[in-house]
Amino acid sequence: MVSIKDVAKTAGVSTATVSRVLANNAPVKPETRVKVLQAVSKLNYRPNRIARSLRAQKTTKIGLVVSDIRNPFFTAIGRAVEDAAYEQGYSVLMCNTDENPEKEILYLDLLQDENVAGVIFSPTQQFSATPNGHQSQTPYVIIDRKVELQEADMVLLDNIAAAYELTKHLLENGYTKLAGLFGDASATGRERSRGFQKALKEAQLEPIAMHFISPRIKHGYDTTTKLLNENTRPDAIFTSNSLLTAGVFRALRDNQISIPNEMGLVGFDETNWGELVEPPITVIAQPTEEIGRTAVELLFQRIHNPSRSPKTVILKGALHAKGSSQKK
Amino acid sequence: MVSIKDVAKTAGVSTATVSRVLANNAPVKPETRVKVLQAVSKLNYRPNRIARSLRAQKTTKIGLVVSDIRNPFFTAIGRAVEDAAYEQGYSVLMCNTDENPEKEILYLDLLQDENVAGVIFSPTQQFSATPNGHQSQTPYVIIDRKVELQEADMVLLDNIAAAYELTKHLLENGYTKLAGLFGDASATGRERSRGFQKALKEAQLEPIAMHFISPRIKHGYDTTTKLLNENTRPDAIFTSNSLLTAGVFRALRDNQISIPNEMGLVGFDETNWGELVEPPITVIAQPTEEIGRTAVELLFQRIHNPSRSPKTVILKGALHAKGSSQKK
DNA sequence: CGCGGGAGTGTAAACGATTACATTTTCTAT
DNA sequence: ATAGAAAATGTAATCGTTTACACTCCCGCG
Repeated sequence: MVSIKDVAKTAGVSTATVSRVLANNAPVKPETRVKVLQAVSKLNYRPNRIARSLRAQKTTKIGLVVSDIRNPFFTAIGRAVEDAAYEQGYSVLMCNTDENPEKEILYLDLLQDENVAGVIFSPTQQFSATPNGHQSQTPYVIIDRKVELQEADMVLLDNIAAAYELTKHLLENGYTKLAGLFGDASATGRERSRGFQKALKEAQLEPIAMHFISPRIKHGYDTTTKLLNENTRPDAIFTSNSLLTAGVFRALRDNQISIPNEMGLVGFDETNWGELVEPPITVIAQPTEEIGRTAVELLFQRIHNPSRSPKTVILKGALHAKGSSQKK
Repeated sequence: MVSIKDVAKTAGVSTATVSRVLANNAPVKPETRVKVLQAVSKLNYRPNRIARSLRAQKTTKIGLVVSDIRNPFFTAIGRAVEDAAYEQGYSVLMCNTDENPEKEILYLDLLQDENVAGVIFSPTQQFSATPNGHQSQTPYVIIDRKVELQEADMVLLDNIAAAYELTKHLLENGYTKLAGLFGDASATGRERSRGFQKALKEAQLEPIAMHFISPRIKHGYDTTTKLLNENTRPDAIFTSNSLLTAGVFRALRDNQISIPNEMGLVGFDETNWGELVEPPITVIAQPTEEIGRTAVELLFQRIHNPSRSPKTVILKGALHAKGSSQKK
């Protein structure tokens, strides 16, 4: 491997001068600079980032820890984060926790050990601020899921308002017997259930059913099947998560329940399939691009000023009203 | 930051001994080991991976470079790679090229500078083996897309056979006027077009149309719209990529062409929507789990034995025949 | 002519770990 | 008891950078 020493030797200067040419814009005589650059290209020298990181005690990488990379919401966030980071010369280390607190700790530790400049992540239910007890001074920004315990920068959706709007949309379209399916893996589901209840209360209605379940297609499917077999069948189903929406949709189809007339259906997050199915699904779309970019911005602010007081940014979702919630 | 020196001081031993306890299983007196471990946990010491990497001249990270993280095929691969790497104690650095050769070079350089143990990637069309002219001695494994120029480990699908099987399936179901839409971003589309043609030739048929286009939903949509307005309309459309499939599906729906009776439709890759739409889509599913795991295996083999001769593993796709290609 | 000072460069000490080699301690066999 | 081997530990070099500090020029000014 060709190192800075080789370049120095070839150029006939000291390693310090080579470094001065390459890293910082310290004063170097133009002709020396040329000699160095020639040596660099002759030897195809590339600085070793590991050594640089060790010396500088910091890196230009940020970590992104999400619960499921296959969830389109998180891949969209991933893209946004990557683009924003790339513009600042940072690269992104993407990790997958699978909603598994053990993996979460492992990856957070790993990232810290890698000396990342900061971390963006969506914590699992059981996340505690100080994993392993070692006080992480790595800056981090929490996205998507509120964490009560502590002060930290966060980028969240106004879940209560969004769920309220979505529920109201159902009520305005003549649905009155609502069932709600909420994810139990994070605070998000709980918050959305509150918006759901609030809208119902205002309309002086009671929910037909509310279920907090694991956010997987299978659970959405099974719960829907159960709902259909109960005495008082709902006339619309509210879901708090796109995987649940998919499960519900499939269950309704398999049971030949027609949407939207026999049963309304609404959910969260744009997916690539929501508009392809018949009828297309009404959802609250989250501004993923904005979430990702904002998270990166907050992170850089904290990196540059670690003592600045924590900021929470709350974004609004957008209602996309489609066929699944509007009777014909 | 607490370093190995602090631990050594607290435990009353030298740094070498601490390292011996922690890193390699060199002989250390049991009581010394205990003293060291106590100091470690008392100080919450965690070894600095950067320093370790610098000294060892290697890392336990592998790079994964894909063209679009939002493509479900690649996220599935990502999961598989991550799981397999995790089992070996390696972590995965995931990068996104956006089919952009510049970003590709940038990330490959970055990964090399980061001293990754190896790289798994799907090259863009214009990929050349020696980016920047600097001879990369980093081991790498190519997935999904054949590269002619050079010898390297690869994990590929038998695209010709798969496309052949898929086309034959259409023919057996009574479709005779086939149009093919192929991605133009890699060799994959070309190969699949060959299997498509081969099956047609054997049946002594000519394709109605063949288009090589950018693999985006929009292009699938537009091309389909054009196809529908031509004199000889196909009775089935073959797509080589799931994004194109989505575009075609949407165009057919918007033009109220009924699937499968008026028009058959087949494609590649399992998606989360392919089974939710009506009718569900017939596809060749790629064994993503296996592709990812195999790539990791090949990579580790090469890491441990860099001079071993390159191996190409060719996997088979599986036909999932559904409603979109079987007339009622 | 001498001297202050800035520009340009070199020397060497970090950063935090691993490990070859040197040294000390412990054990075993006579 | 003691030599000699084996086991345990310490010392210091090393990985490839950056940068504080020291040094050498050279210029301009009094």
